[in-house]
Amino acid sequence: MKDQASKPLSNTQRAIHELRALIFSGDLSAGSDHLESELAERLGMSRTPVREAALTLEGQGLLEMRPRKGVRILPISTTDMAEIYEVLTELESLAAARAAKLGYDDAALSDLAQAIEDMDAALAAEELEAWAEADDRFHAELVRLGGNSRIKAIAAMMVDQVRRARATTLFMRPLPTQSNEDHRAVYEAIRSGDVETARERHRDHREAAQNIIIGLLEKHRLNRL
Amino acid sequence: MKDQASKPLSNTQRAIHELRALIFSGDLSAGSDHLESELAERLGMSRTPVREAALTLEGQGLLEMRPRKGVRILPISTTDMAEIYEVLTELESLAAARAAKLGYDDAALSDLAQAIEDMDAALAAEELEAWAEADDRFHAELVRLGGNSRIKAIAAMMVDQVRRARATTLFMRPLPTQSNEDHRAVYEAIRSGDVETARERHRDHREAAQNIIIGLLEKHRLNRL
DNA sequence: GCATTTATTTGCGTATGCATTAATGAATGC
DNA sequence: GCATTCATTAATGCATACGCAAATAAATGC
Repeated sequence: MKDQASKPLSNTQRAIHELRALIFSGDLSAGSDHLESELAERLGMSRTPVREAALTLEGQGLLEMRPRKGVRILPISTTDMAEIYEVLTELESLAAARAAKLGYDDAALSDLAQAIEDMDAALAAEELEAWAEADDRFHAELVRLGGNSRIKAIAAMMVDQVRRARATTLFMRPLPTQSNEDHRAVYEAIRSGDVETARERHRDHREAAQNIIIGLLEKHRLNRL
Repeated sequence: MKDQASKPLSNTQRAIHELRALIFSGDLSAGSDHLESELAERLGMSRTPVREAALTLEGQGLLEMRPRKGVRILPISTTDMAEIYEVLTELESLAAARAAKLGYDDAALSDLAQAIEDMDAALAAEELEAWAEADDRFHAELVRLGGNSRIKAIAAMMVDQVRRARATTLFMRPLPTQSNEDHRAVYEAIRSGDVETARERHRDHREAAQNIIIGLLEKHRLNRL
């Protein structure tokens, strides 16, 4: 097989990706502190690229650098979750409206349709991980179709911030059958160019999801994850 | 109480503040490239803190670090402006709605009221700079009252991104008398707890402002600033 | 002349070392 | 015993150095 001429990728970039992976996997757990030198050794590089990566991730709201205390992986509280979902609801609904207004044809909406199909399949097979992956894809694609690069970036950031928490909530919630119906309704609204329906259907969808998640967190007293 | 000693402030922090100042003042103009070593010399420090500052500012969307090309101050296109206003419209309207729902009393709204008064005074005296400053204050305070820290952070970021451009547009647009009426309407809606009115009045306000700005930019063919 | 190769320069990525200063523990006085 | 001061430790902030790759200039071939 021909080796892909992959760009050498700097240590700083590697550090960013590996730290993200460690955070999402829970290997660096929420609320934990880590010395720069620790992380550097762990990643097999010097402190410099680790610091640069940490600075970047701090800007993304994934961690916090506190002098003398080390790098702290930010935990997500119920309040944080509510804030994040509020932002996502608002910006994704706007993206849905914009997508509807832009009038995409079926071909342009194929990725969106595919994500929905995949969710249906995953749901039928009760494969929650696969469902979550397709759900991510649906939301990312929706935002992409909205055509506002800043909304895309902000939404991605917010999704990252709750990604860790989702591993916990995913298996606590009932099968998201309603969710799939919502997605389809949003898709249909976009497809038929119905701007306000797209916006409202998506808003309802996100608000419902938010209520379920927040409800679960409060019920199980999960205040920091 | 001991007299508070002003914290020594690290070079990285200084670099962040000074670079921001240089960008907003136009001293580092939109689209210009600057070597890390240049900037370091200019700020009287080594490359290390400059790089760290640049990384941070890159995360805020103010500049871009391109290997071998230097640090590039990001220009704002008409498209960017539209994107940013779209985000601001959406998130600030939400903040307005939330502020109305939270039911603040007059005392809690005093800063907001003050900003409005200041705008009126500045407008009467035709002091646009002072008006703009009070306008910033109004929007920042509104978002603060909304009580969602992420919305606050995102809005601040978006405002920063257009700050440079405003210096240009401020003197091109007609006196923003309508703007002041809008602010008052939003204030009243929040004060009387009228959630949907607060949201809609603010949305109208931002959309009107956006249309004026975008219109001006297109009319004057200002595609990069 | 023009294209292609080779040499040179330049800026960046990153390791390293050290001074500074906060945090920790030990020692001292009351 | 308890508080306070001092000594110790250790992590950070930052300057510095250097190899390497990209960009540019020079040289060579055609």
